[in-house]
Amino acid sequence: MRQKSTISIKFGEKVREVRVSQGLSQEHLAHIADVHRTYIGMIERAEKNITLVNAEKIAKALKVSVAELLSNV
Amino acid sequence: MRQKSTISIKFGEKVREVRVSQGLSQEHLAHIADVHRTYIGMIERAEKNITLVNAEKIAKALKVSVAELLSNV
DNA sequence: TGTTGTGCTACTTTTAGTCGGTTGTACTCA
DNA sequence: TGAGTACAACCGACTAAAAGTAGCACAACA
Repeated sequence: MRQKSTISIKFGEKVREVRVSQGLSQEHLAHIADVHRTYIGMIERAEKNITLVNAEKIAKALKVSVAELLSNV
Repeated sequence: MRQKSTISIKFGEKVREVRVSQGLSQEHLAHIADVHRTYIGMIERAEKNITLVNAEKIAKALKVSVAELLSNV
């Protein structure tokens, strides 16, 4: 990813918002979603253009839908 | 991608549904979305786990939102 | 002073995504 | 009947990028 895309930024912001609102650390969320610790940070900072499958993993761990995490895009 | 994921199947189905309803061929949609000809077919057949950025490209070409393409998941 | 949470960089492995071509089907028209 | 056209599935082979991991820095705080 050479450049941050709008959709990744929006997605990352939303993930952080929901995560924090649920009192979860990045590390804890990573554990629930079964992805690596630093990966969550990268997503929140929009450093990764993630795939649908991983977006769904995060969404499920946060108990929301992927559509919801993209709703404000 | 070793195995088709539910989210990819749902997304692919929705893309095909919207594309056909607009009377577009895969090739035409590919051109509008600026992706490769064979790629649209792969997405519709859920053979690829696409990224957010490309999901957005397709959505824009179909004049719908990404959330909409995932709404029934 | 040790623990927790996060940022950041660097790296390897895996997969997304591109490309050019072929094949099969269905439809149309001479 | 058969040539011509349009669409989509499928095929390797390739390049670019994401997935996934590890290590260190730093700040806040008990």
